[in-house]
Amino acid sequence: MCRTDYPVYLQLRDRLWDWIEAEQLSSQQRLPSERELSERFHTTRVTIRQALAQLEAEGLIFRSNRRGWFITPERLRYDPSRDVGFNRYVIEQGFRPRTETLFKQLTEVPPWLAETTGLAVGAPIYHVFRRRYVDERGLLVEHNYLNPARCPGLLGESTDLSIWQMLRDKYDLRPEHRDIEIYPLALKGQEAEALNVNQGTAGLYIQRLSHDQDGEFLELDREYWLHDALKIAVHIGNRH
Amino acid sequence: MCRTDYPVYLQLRDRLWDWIEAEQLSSQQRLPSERELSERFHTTRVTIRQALAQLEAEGLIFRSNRRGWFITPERLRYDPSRDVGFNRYVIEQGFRPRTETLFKQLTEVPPWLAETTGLAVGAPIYHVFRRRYVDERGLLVEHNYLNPARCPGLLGESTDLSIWQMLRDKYDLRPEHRDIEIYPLALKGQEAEALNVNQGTAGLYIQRLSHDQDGEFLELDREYWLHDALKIAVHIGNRH
DNA sequence: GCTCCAATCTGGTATAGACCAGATTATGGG
DNA sequence: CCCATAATCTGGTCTATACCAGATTGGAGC
Repeated sequence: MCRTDYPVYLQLRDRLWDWIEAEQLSSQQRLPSERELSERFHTTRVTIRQALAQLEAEGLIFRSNRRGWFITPERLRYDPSRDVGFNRYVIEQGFRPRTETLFKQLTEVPPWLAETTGLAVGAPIYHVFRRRYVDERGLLVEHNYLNPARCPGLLGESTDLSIWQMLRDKYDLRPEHRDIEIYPLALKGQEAEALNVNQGTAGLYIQRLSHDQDGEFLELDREYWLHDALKIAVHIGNRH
Repeated sequence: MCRTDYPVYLQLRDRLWDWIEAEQLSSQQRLPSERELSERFHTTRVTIRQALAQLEAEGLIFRSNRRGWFITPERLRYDPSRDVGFNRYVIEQGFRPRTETLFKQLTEVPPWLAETTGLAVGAPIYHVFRRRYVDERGLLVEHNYLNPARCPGLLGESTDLSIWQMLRDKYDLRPEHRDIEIYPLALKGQEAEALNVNQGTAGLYIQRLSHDQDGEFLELDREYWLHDALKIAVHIGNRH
Protein backbone atom coordinates (compact mmCIF):
# COMPACT_ATOMS: atom_id res chain seq x y z
CA MET A 1 0.00 0.00 0.00
CA CYS A 2 2.89 2.30 0.81
CA ARG A 3 6.30 2.48 -0.82
CA THR A 4 8.56 1.63 2.08
CA ASP A 5 9.80 -1.95 2.41
CA TYR A 6 8.29 -2.07 5.88
CA PRO A 7 5.71 -4.84 6.27
CA VAL A 8 2.11 -3.66 6.12
CA TYR A 9 1.22 -4.88 9.59
CA LEU A 10 4.04 -2.85 11.13
CA GLN A 11 2.90 0.23 9.23
CA LEU A 12 -0.59 -0.44 10.56
CA ARG A 13 0.85 -0.76 14.05
CA ASP A 14 2.33 2.72 13.72
CA ARG A 15 -0.87 4.19 12.31
CA LEU A 16 -2.96 2.58 15.04
CA TRP A 17 -0.55 3.92 17.66
CA ASP A 18 -0.83 7.42 16.20
CA TRP A 19 -4.59 7.11 15.94
CA ILE A 20 -4.87 6.05 19.59
CA GLU A 21 -2.72 9.01 20.64
CA ALA A 22 -4.70 11.40 18.49
CA GLU A 23 -8.03 10.17 19.82
CA GLN A 24 -6.73 10.52 23.38
CA LEU A 25 -8.12 7.11 24.23
CA SER A 26 -7.66 6.48 27.91
CA SER A 27 -7.29 3.49 30.20
CA GLN A 28 -9.78 0.64 29.70
CA GLN A 29 -11.45 2.36 26.72
CA ARG A 30 -12.55 0.15 23.85
CA LEU A 31 -11.15 0.25 20.30
CA PRO A 32 -13.36 -0.07 17.23
CA SER A 33 -14.02 -3.66 16.16
CA GLU A 34 -11.49 -5.55 14.03
CA ARG A 35 -13.86 -5.52 11.07
CA GLU A 36 -14.32 -1.79 11.33
CA LEU A 37 -10.56 -1.20 11.63
CA SER A 38 -9.78 -3.44 8.66
CA GLU A 39 -12.19 -1.40 6.52
CA ARG A 40 -10.92 1.89 7.79
CA PHE A 41 -7.29 0.95 7.03
CA HIS A 42 -8.11 -0.86 3.77
CA THR A 43 -6.78 -4.27 4.72
CA THR A 44 -8.02 -7.66 5.87
CA ARG A 45 -8.94 -8.74 9.36
CA VAL A 46 -5.99 -11.14 9.47
CA THR A 47 -3.51 -8.34 8.87
CA ILE A 48 -5.14 -5.91 11.25
CA ARG A 49 -5.02 -8.66 13.87
CA GLN A 50 -1.26 -8.93 13.35
CA ALA A 51 -0.96 -5.23 14.02
CA LEU A 52 -3.17 -5.49 17.11
CA ALA A 53 -1.15 -8.45 18.41
CA GLN A 54 1.95 -6.31 18.00
CA LEU A 55 0.47 -3.52 20.12
CA GLU A 56 -0.68 -6.13 22.62
CA ALA A 57 2.88 -7.47 22.93
CA GLU A 58 4.08 -3.93 23.50
CA GLY A 59 1.52 -3.54 26.26
CA LEU A 60 -0.42 -0.66 24.74
CA ILE A 61 -3.67 -2.60 24.32
CA PHE A 62 -5.14 -5.78 25.74
CA ARG A 63 -8.02 -8.02 24.73
CA SER A 64 -11.01 -9.10 26.74
CA ASN A 65 -12.30 -12.45 25.51
CA ARG A 66 -14.74 -11.89 22.64
CA ARG A 67 -15.55 -8.42 23.93
CA GLY A 68 -12.95 -6.35 22.14
CA TRP A 69 -9.65 -4.54 22.44
CA PHE A 70 -8.99 -2.03 25.20
CA ILE A 71 -6.33 0.46 26.22
CA THR A 72 -3.97 -0.97 28.82
CA PRO A 73 -3.83 0.93 32.11
CA GLU A 74 -0.53 2.11 33.51
CA ARG A 75 1.69 -0.61 34.97
CA LEU A 76 1.45 -1.25 38.68
CA ARG A 77 4.74 -0.81 40.51
CA TYR A 78 5.56 -3.82 42.64
CA ASP A 79 8.38 -4.71 45.00
CA PRO A 80 8.33 -8.45 45.76
CA SER A 81 11.14 -8.10 48.29
CA ARG A 82 8.98 -6.10 50.73
CA ASP A 83 6.21 -7.64 52.77
CA VAL A 84 3.64 -4.97 52.10
CA GLY A 85 0.19 -6.27 51.22
CA PHE A 86 -1.29 -6.01 47.74
CA ASN A 87 -4.20 -3.85 48.82
CA ARG A 88 -1.93 -1.34 50.46
CA TYR A 89 0.49 -0.67 47.62
CA VAL A 90 -2.30 -0.61 45.06
CA ILE A 91 -4.10 2.09 47.05
CA GLU A 92 -0.83 3.97 47.56
CA GLN A 93 -0.56 4.26 43.78
CA GLY A 94 -4.07 5.60 43.44
CA PHE A 95 -5.84 2.48 42.17
CA ARG A 96 -8.70 0.39 43.57
CA PRO A 97 -7.68 -3.15 44.57
CA ARG A 98 -9.97 -6.14 44.95
CA THR A 99 -9.25 -9.73 45.87
CA GLU A 100 -11.41 -12.81 45.28
CA THR A 101 -10.68 -16.09 46.97
CA LEU A 102 -11.43 -18.73 44.34
CA PHE A 103 -10.89 -21.59 46.77
CA LYS A 104 -9.08 -22.46 49.98
CA GLN A 105 -8.51 -25.91 51.33
CA LEU A 106 -6.45 -28.14 53.55
CA THR A 107 -4.65 -30.64 51.34
CA GLU A 108 -1.56 -32.83 51.17
CA VAL A 109 1.90 -31.79 50.02
CA PRO A 110 2.43 -32.99 46.43
CA PRO A 111 5.89 -34.08 45.27
CA TRP A 112 6.84 -30.85 43.49
CA LEU A 113 5.99 -28.82 46.59
CA ALA A 114 7.97 -31.18 48.80
CA GLU A 115 10.96 -30.65 46.55
CA THR A 116 10.69 -26.88 46.71
CA THR A 117 10.00 -26.54 50.43
CA GLY A 118 11.65 -29.55 52.02
CA LEU A 119 8.33 -30.66 53.54
CA ALA A 120 7.36 -34.32 53.52
CA VAL A 121 5.15 -35.60 50.69
CA GLY A 122 1.63 -36.06 52.02
CA ALA A 123 2.07 -33.68 54.94
CA PRO A 124 -0.88 -31.32 55.55
CA ILE A 125 -0.71 -27.93 53.83
CA TYR A 126 -3.06 -24.99 53.40
CA HIS A 127 -3.71 -24.02 49.81
CA VAL A 128 -5.36 -20.70 48.92
CA PHE A 129 -6.10 -19.67 45.32
CA ARG A 130 -6.96 -16.04 44.77
CA ARG A 131 -7.57 -13.58 41.98
CA ARG A 132 -6.56 -9.94 42.34
CA TYR A 133 -8.04 -6.97 40.54
CA VAL A 134 -6.92 -3.42 40.02
CA ASP A 135 -9.68 -1.05 38.92
CA GLU A 136 -11.82 -4.10 38.09
CA ARG A 137 -9.29 -5.62 35.72
CA GLY A 138 -8.01 -9.01 36.87
CA LEU A 139 -4.22 -8.69 36.85
CA LEU A 140 -3.02 -11.86 38.52
CA VAL A 141 -3.91 -15.12 40.17
CA GLU A 142 -1.98 -16.40 43.12
CA HIS A 143 -1.47 -19.71 44.86
CA ASN A 144 -0.49 -19.54 48.53
CA TYR A 145 0.81 -22.62 50.29
CA LEU A 146 1.05 -22.25 54.06
CA ASN A 147 2.34 -24.42 56.85
CA PRO A 148 -0.65 -25.34 59.07
CA ALA A 149 1.67 -26.11 61.96
CA ARG A 150 2.69 -22.44 62.03
CA CYS A 151 -0.69 -20.82 61.47
CA PRO A 152 -3.47 -23.17 62.64
CA GLY A 153 -7.00 -22.08 61.79
CA LEU A 154 -5.91 -19.66 59.09
CA LEU A 155 -8.46 -20.97 56.62
CA GLY A 156 -11.23 -19.92 58.99
CA GLU A 157 -10.27 -16.29 58.51
CA SER A 158 -11.14 -14.19 55.50
CA THR A 159 -8.40 -14.39 52.87
CA ASP A 160 -9.66 -11.45 50.85
CA LEU A 161 -7.15 -9.16 52.47
CA SER A 162 -3.49 -9.55 53.29
CA ILE A 163 -2.34 -12.98 54.42
CA TRP A 164 0.97 -11.51 55.50
CA GLN A 165 -0.69 -9.04 57.78
CA MET A 166 -2.62 -11.88 59.37
CA LEU A 167 0.55 -13.89 59.84
CA ARG A 168 2.23 -10.93 61.47
CA ASP A 169 -0.62 -9.74 63.69
CA LYS A 170 -2.30 -13.01 64.63
CA TYR A 171 0.53 -15.51 64.58
CA ASP A 172 3.53 -13.23 65.16
CA LEU A 173 5.30 -14.64 62.09
CA ARG A 174 7.49 -12.58 59.83
CA PRO A 175 9.34 -13.73 56.73
CA GLU A 176 13.04 -13.45 57.44
CA HIS A 177 14.50 -15.27 54.47
CA ARG A 178 13.08 -15.22 51.04
CA ASP A 179 13.95 -16.91 47.78
CA ILE A 180 12.40 -15.17 44.83
CA GLU A 181 12.16 -16.44 41.27
CA ILE A 182 10.87 -14.41 38.36
CA TYR A 183 10.50 -15.32 34.71
CA PRO A 184 8.23 -14.73 31.73
CA LEU A 185 5.91 -17.56 30.70
CA ALA A 186 2.71 -18.24 28.81
CA LEU A 187 -0.53 -18.29 30.79
CA LYS A 188 -2.26 -21.63 30.33
CA GLY A 189 -4.92 -23.87 31.79
CA GLN A 190 -6.33 -22.87 35.14
CA GLU A 191 -4.46 -19.58 35.29
CA ALA A 192 -5.51 -18.43 31.81
CA GLU A 193 -9.12 -19.36 32.52
CA ALA A 194 -9.20 -17.58 35.86
CA LEU A 195 -7.85 -14.42 34.23
CA ASN A 196 -10.20 -14.81 31.28
CA VAL A 197 -7.44 -14.62 28.70
CA ASN A 198 -6.57 -16.88 25.78
CA GLN A 199 -4.33 -19.86 26.26
CA GLY A 200 -0.76 -18.80 25.64
CA THR A 201 -1.15 -15.14 26.59
CA ALA A 202 2.15 -13.69 27.77
CA GLY A 203 2.53 -13.56 31.52
CA LEU A 204 5.07 -13.09 34.27
CA TYR A 205 5.65 -15.66 36.97
CA ILE A 206 6.78 -14.63 40.44
CA GLN A 207 7.52 -17.19 43.12
CA ARG A 208 8.35 -16.39 46.70
CA LEU A 209 9.53 -18.98 49.17
CA SER A 210 9.50 -17.56 52.70
CA HIS A 211 10.99 -18.88 55.92
CA ASP A 212 10.25 -17.25 59.25
CA GLN A 213 12.58 -15.92 61.94
CA ASP A 214 13.09 -19.48 63.24
CA GLY A 215 14.14 -20.82 59.85
CA GLU A 216 10.89 -22.77 59.47
CA PHE A 217 9.03 -22.97 56.17
CA LEU A 218 6.36 -20.33 56.25
CA GLU A 219 4.84 -19.81 52.85
CA LEU A 220 5.22 -20.52 49.17
CA ASP A 221 3.60 -17.96 46.91
CA ARG A 222 3.17 -18.50 43.18
CA GLU A 223 1.86 -15.53 41.26
CA TYR A 224 0.81 -15.41 37.60
CA TRP A 225 0.61 -11.86 36.29
CA LEU A 226 -0.51 -10.48 32.97
CA HIS A 227 2.65 -9.39 31.16
CA ASP A 228 1.52 -5.79 30.75
CA ALA A 229 0.24 -5.30 34.27
CA LEU A 230 3.29 -4.63 36.36
CA LYS A 231 6.72 -3.14 36.65
CA ILE A 232 8.97 -4.66 39.28
CA ALA A 233 10.92 -2.01 41.14
CA VAL A 234 13.41 -2.91 43.84
CA HIS A 235 15.83 -0.77 45.78
CA ILE A 236 18.98 -2.35 47.19
CA GLY A 237 21.18 -0.52 49.65
CA ASN A 238 21.23 0.88 53.14
CA ARG A 239 19.35 4.13 53.13
CA HIS A 240 17.27 5.70 50.47
CA MET B 1 -10.09 -33.46 13.20
CA CYS B 2 -10.70 -34.83 16.70
CA ARG B 3 -13.88 -34.93 18.68
CA THR B 4 -13.02 -32.82 21.68
CA ASP B 5 -14.09 -29.17 21.67
CA TYR B 6 -10.48 -28.18 22.11
CA PRO B 7 -9.22 -25.96 19.25
CA VAL B 8 -7.12 -27.80 16.69
CA TYR B 9 -4.05 -25.64 17.21
CA LEU B 10 -4.00 -26.47 20.92
CA GLN B 11 -4.32 -30.16 20.12
CA LEU B 12 -1.43 -29.72 17.71
CA ARG B 13 0.53 -27.97 20.43
CA ASP B 14 0.08 -31.03 22.65
CA ARG B 15 0.96 -33.44 19.88
CA LEU B 16 4.05 -31.43 18.96
CA TRP B 17 5.07 -31.33 22.62
CA ASP B 18 4.69 -35.11 22.87
CA TRP B 19 6.52 -35.60 19.60
CA ILE B 20 9.44 -33.45 20.77
CA GLU B 21 9.64 -35.43 23.99
CA ALA B 22 9.44 -38.73 22.16
CA GLU B 23 12.14 -37.74 19.70
CA GLN B 24 14.37 -36.64 22.58
CA LEU B 25 15.19 -33.46 20.70
CA SER B 26 17.78 -31.55 22.64
CA SER B 27 18.89 -27.96 23.03
CA GLN B 28 19.37 -25.99 19.80
CA GLN B 29 18.21 -28.87 17.58
CA ARG B 30 16.07 -28.01 14.58
CA LEU B 31 12.44 -29.02 14.06
CA PRO B 32 11.12 -30.17 10.67
CA SER B 33 9.96 -27.34 8.42
CA GLU B 34 6.50 -25.84 8.81
CA ARG B 35 5.40 -27.32 5.48
CA GLU B 36 6.55 -30.75 6.51
CA LEU B 37 4.82 -30.49 9.89
CA SER B 38 1.57 -29.29 8.35
CA GLU B 39 1.55 -32.33 6.05
CA ARG B 40 2.47 -34.72 8.80
CA PHE B 41 -0.33 -33.43 11.06
CA HIS B 42 -2.85 -33.00 8.22
CA THR B 43 -3.46 -29.31 8.59
CA THR B 44 -2.45 -26.02 7.01
CA ARG B 45 0.68 -24.01 7.57
CA VAL B 46 -1.30 -21.21 9.21
CA THR B 47 -2.64 -23.54 11.87
CA ILE B 48 0.67 -25.27 12.51
CA ARG B 49 2.19 -21.83 12.92
CA GLN B 50 -0.37 -21.06 15.62
CA ALA B 51 0.69 -24.19 17.45
CA LEU B 52 4.38 -23.32 17.05
CA ALA B 53 3.74 -19.79 18.31
CA GLN B 54 2.08 -21.33 21.35
CA LEU B 55 5.14 -23.44 22.10
CA GLU B 56 7.32 -20.40 21.48
CA ALA B 57 5.34 -18.42 24.06
CA GLU B 58 5.79 -21.27 26.50
CA GLY B 59 9.52 -21.16 25.89
CA LEU B 60 9.91 -24.70 24.54
CA ILE B 61 11.03 -23.64 21.07
CA PHE B 62 12.41 -20.51 19.48
CA ARG B 63 12.78 -19.33 15.91
CA SER B 64 15.85 -18.21 14.09
CA ASN B 65 15.00 -15.79 11.32
CA ARG B 66 14.15 -17.72 8.13
CA ARG B 67 16.24 -20.65 9.28
CA GLY B 68 13.71 -22.66 11.23
CA TRP B 69 12.46 -23.61 14.67
CA PHE B 70 14.79 -24.87 17.39
CA ILE B 71 14.59 -26.32 20.87
CA THR B 72 15.12 -23.69 23.54
CA PRO B 73 18.07 -24.29 25.87
CA GLU B 74 17.57 -24.31 29.61
CA ARG B 75 17.02 -20.91 31.19
CA LEU B 76 20.04 -19.12 32.58
CA ARG B 77 19.75 -18.28 36.28
CA TYR B 78 20.50 -14.64 36.94
CA ASP B 79 20.66 -12.50 40.07
CA PRO B 80 20.61 -8.81 39.12
CA SER B 81 21.15 -7.76 42.74
CA ARG B 82 24.70 -9.15 42.83
CA ASP B 83 27.64 -7.57 41.07
CA VAL B 84 28.97 -10.74 39.54
CA GLY B 85 29.94 -10.46 35.89
CA PHE B 86 28.02 -12.14 33.11
CA ASN B 87 30.90 -14.32 32.00
CA ARG B 88 31.43 -15.67 35.48
CA TYR B 89 27.92 -16.80 36.29
CA VAL B 90 27.40 -18.23 32.82
CA ILE B 91 30.50 -20.38 33.22
CA GLU B 92 29.45 -21.34 36.75
CA GLN B 93 26.31 -22.83 35.24
CA GLY B 94 28.23 -24.84 32.71
CA PHE B 95 27.62 -22.70 29.61
CA ARG B 96 29.94 -20.84 27.25
CA PRO B 97 29.55 -17.04 27.37
CA ARG B 98 30.57 -14.58 24.70
CA THR B 99 30.27 -10.81 24.50
CA GLU B 100 30.42 -8.56 21.44
CA THR B 101 30.78 -4.83 21.73
CA LEU B 102 28.58 -3.41 18.96
CA PHE B 103 29.73 0.14 19.62
CA LYS B 104 31.16 2.35 22.33
CA GLN B 105 31.28 6.12 22.28
CA LEU B 106 31.52 9.29 24.27
CA THR B 107 28.26 11.17 23.83
CA GLU B 108 26.01 13.72 25.52
CA VAL B 109 23.33 12.99 28.12
CA PRO B 110 19.93 13.00 26.42
CA PRO B 111 16.84 14.26 28.29
CA TRP B 112 15.48 10.85 29.30
CA LEU B 113 18.82 9.86 30.79
CA ALA B 114 19.08 13.14 32.65
CA GLU B 115 15.69 12.45 34.18
CA THR B 116 16.68 8.96 35.31
CA THR B 117 20.12 9.78 36.65
CA GLY B 118 19.95 13.39 37.73
CA LEU B 119 22.81 14.33 35.40
CA ALA B 120 22.66 17.54 33.37
CA VAL B 121 21.35 17.34 29.81
CA GLY B 122 24.30 17.55 27.43
CA ALA B 123 26.89 16.43 29.97
CA PRO B 124 29.45 13.91 28.67
CA ILE B 125 28.60 10.25 29.12
CA TYR B 126 30.08 6.94 28.02
CA HIS B 127 27.71 4.73 26.08
CA VAL B 128 28.53 1.06 25.42
CA PHE B 129 26.22 -1.23 23.44
CA ARG B 130 26.94 -4.95 23.71
CA ARG B 131 25.47 -8.26 22.70
CA ARG B 132 25.86 -11.31 24.91
CA TYR B 133 25.77 -14.93 23.86
CA VAL B 134 25.39 -18.19 25.71
CA ASP B 135 26.48 -21.26 23.75
CA GLU B 136 26.45 -19.12 20.58
CA ARG B 137 22.81 -18.05 20.97
CA GLY B 138 22.41 -14.29 21.41
CA LEU B 139 20.34 -13.89 24.58
CA LEU B 140 20.44 -10.18 25.30
CA VAL B 141 21.68 -6.78 24.27
CA GLU B 142 22.76 -4.26 26.82
CA HIS B 143 23.27 -0.51 26.95
CA ASN B 144 25.71 0.76 29.57
CA TYR B 145 25.86 4.44 30.42
CA LEU B 146 28.82 5.40 32.56
CA ASN B 147 29.97 8.58 34.22
CA PRO B 148 33.27 9.62 32.55
CA ALA B 149 34.18 11.72 35.58
CA ARG B 150 34.34 8.55 37.66
CA CYS B 151 36.07 6.24 35.20
CA PRO B 152 38.14 8.29 32.72
CA GLY B 153 39.61 6.34 29.85
CA LEU B 154 37.28 3.40 30.23
CA LEU B 155 36.46 3.33 26.53
CA GLY B 156 40.09 2.62 25.77
CA GLU B 157 39.83 -0.70 27.55
CA SER B 158 38.26 -3.82 26.12
CA THR B 159 34.59 -4.00 26.99
CA ASP B 160 34.18 -7.62 25.99
CA LEU B 161 34.52 -8.72 29.58
CA SER B 162 33.07 -7.43 32.81
CA ILE B 163 32.71 -3.68 33.10
CA TRP B 164 32.01 -4.05 36.80
CA GLN B 165 35.22 -5.86 37.40
CA MET B 166 37.08 -3.08 35.64
CA LEU B 167 35.33 -0.47 37.74
CA ARG B 168 36.26 -2.35 40.87
CA ASP B 169 39.86 -3.22 40.04
CA LYS B 170 40.97 -0.21 38.04
CA TYR B 171 38.88 2.63 39.48
CA ASP B 172 38.08 1.26 42.95
CA LEU B 173 34.39 1.87 42.43
CA ARG B 174 31.71 -0.41 43.81
CA PRO B 175 27.94 -0.03 43.45
CA GLU B 176 26.53 0.63 46.88
CA HIS B 177 22.97 1.60 46.02
CA ARG B 178 20.98 0.12 43.24
CA ASP B 179 17.53 0.73 41.80
CA ILE B 180 16.36 -2.15 39.71
CA GLU B 181 13.37 -2.23 37.37
CA ILE B 182 12.12 -5.33 35.60
CA TYR B 183 9.20 -5.79 33.26
CA PRO B 184 8.15 -7.76 30.18
CA LEU B 185 8.10 -5.92 26.87
CA ALA B 186 8.22 -6.52 23.13
CA LEU B 187 11.61 -6.40 21.45
CA LYS B 188 11.60 -3.77 18.71
CA GLY B 189 13.83 -1.71 16.48
CA GLN B 190 17.52 -1.76 17.28
CA GLU B 191 17.22 -4.42 19.99
CA ALA B 192 15.19 -6.84 17.84
CA GLU B 193 17.62 -6.41 14.95
CA ALA B 194 20.69 -6.94 17.09
CA LEU B 195 19.20 -10.16 18.46
CA ASN B 196 18.06 -11.21 15.00
CA VAL B 197 14.45 -11.76 16.06
CA ASN B 198 11.20 -10.50 14.60
CA GLN B 199 9.77 -7.18 15.64
CA GLY B 200 7.48 -7.71 18.60
CA THR B 201 9.15 -10.83 19.97
CA ALA B 202 8.54 -11.17 23.70
CA GLY B 203 11.37 -9.94 25.86
CA LEU B 204 12.28 -8.98 29.40
CA TYR B 205 13.65 -5.60 30.29
CA ILE B 206 16.03 -5.17 33.22
CA GLN B 207 17.33 -1.77 34.24
CA ARG B 208 19.90 -1.15 36.91
CA LEU B 209 20.75 2.30 38.18
CA SER B 210 23.89 2.18 40.34
CA HIS B 211 25.43 4.74 42.64
CA ASP B 212 28.84 4.22 44.19
CA GLN B 213 29.96 4.32 47.80
CA ASP B 214 30.09 8.14 47.67
CA GLY B 215 26.49 8.42 46.42
CA GLU B 216 27.64 9.51 42.97
CA PHE B 217 25.99 8.25 39.81
CA LEU B 218 28.01 5.32 38.56
CA GLU B 219 26.20 3.44 35.87
CA LEU B 220 22.88 2.92 34.16
CA ASP B 221 22.42 -0.49 32.65
CA ARG B 222 19.53 -1.34 30.31
CA GLU B 223 19.27 -4.98 29.34
CA TYR B 224 16.93 -6.50 26.76
CA TRP B 225 16.62 -10.27 27.18
CA LEU B 226 14.80 -12.88 25.13
CA HIS B 227 11.78 -13.90 27.20
CA ASP B 228 12.74 -17.58 27.30
CA ALA B 229 16.41 -17.08 28.11
CA LEU B 230 16.52 -16.43 31.82
CA LYS B 231 15.11 -17.07 35.24
CA ILE B 232 15.72 -14.38 37.80
CA ALA B 233 16.63 -15.83 41.18
CA VAL B 234 17.24 -13.61 44.18
CA HIS B 235 17.87 -14.48 47.79
CA ILE B 236 16.95 -11.97 50.46
CA GLY B 237 18.02 -12.40 54.05
CA ASN B 238 21.08 -12.46 56.26
CA ARG B 239 22.71 -15.83 55.88
CA HIS B 240 22.00 -18.64 53.53
C1' DG C 1 -40.26 -2.21 35.28
C1' DC C 2 -38.88 -6.84 34.82
C1' DT C 3 -37.34 -11.29 32.76
C1' DC C 4 -36.29 -14.18 29.11
C1' DC C 5 -35.01 -15.18 24.56
C1' DA C 6 -33.63 -14.21 19.98
C1' DA C 7 -30.93 -11.45 16.97
C1' DT C 8 -26.65 -9.42 16.47
C1' DC C 9 -22.00 -8.20 17.33
C1' DT C 10 -17.49 -9.50 18.96
C1' DG C 11 -13.18 -11.85 18.57
C1' DG C 12 -11.45 -16.92 17.84
C1' DT C 13 -10.47 -20.56 14.70
C1' DA C 14 -9.57 -22.64 10.27
C1' DT C 15 -8.89 -23.36 5.08
C1' DA C 16 -6.38 -22.72 0.64
C1' DG C 17 -3.73 -20.44 -1.67
C1' DA C 18 0.14 -16.91 -3.22
C1' DC C 19 4.39 -14.45 -3.31
C1' DC C 20 8.63 -12.50 -1.00
C1' DA C 21 13.31 -12.25 1.13
C1' DG C 22 16.84 -14.17 3.42
C1' DA C 23 19.57 -18.56 4.39
C1' DT C 24 21.28 -22.67 2.85
C1' DT C 25 22.77 -25.91 -0.45
C1' DA C 26 24.07 -27.62 -4.85
C1' DT C 27 26.52 -26.83 -8.99
C1' DG C 28 29.74 -25.64 -12.23
C1' DG C 29 33.85 -23.11 -13.67
C1' DG C 30 38.30 -21.78 -12.54
C1' DC D 1 40.33 -27.75 -4.31
C1' DC D 2 38.14 -23.12 -3.86
C1' DC D 3 34.98 -19.76 -5.05
C1' DA D 4 31.15 -17.57 -7.23
C1' DT D 5 26.58 -18.23 -8.71
C1' DA D 6 22.22 -20.43 -9.32
C1' DA D 7 18.63 -23.32 -7.52
C1' DT D 8 16.16 -24.48 -3.58
C1' DC D 9 14.46 -24.35 0.97
C1' DT D 10 13.06 -21.71 4.96
C1' DG D 11 9.99 -18.85 7.51
C1' DG D 12 7.54 -14.11 6.82
C1' DT D 13 3.74 -11.69 4.91
C1' DC D 14 -0.76 -11.14 2.83
C1' DT D 15 -5.43 -11.93 0.58
C1' DA D 16 -10.18 -13.58 0.75
C1' DT D 17 -13.38 -16.21 2.91
C1' DA D 18 -16.03 -19.08 6.15
C1' DC D 19 -18.00 -20.58 10.30
C1' DC D 20 -18.05 -20.87 15.49
C1' DA D 21 -18.89 -19.49 20.40
C1' DG D 22 -19.32 -16.31 23.77
C1' DA D 23 -20.97 -11.42 24.97
C1' DT D 24 -24.03 -7.92 24.31
C1' DT D 25 -28.18 -5.86 22.90
C1' DG D 26 -32.91 -5.28 21.77
C1' DG D 27 -37.46 -6.50 21.93
C1' DA D 28 -41.51 -9.33 23.24
C1' DG D 29 -44.25 -10.76 26.79
C1' DC D 30 -45.28 -10.58 31.48
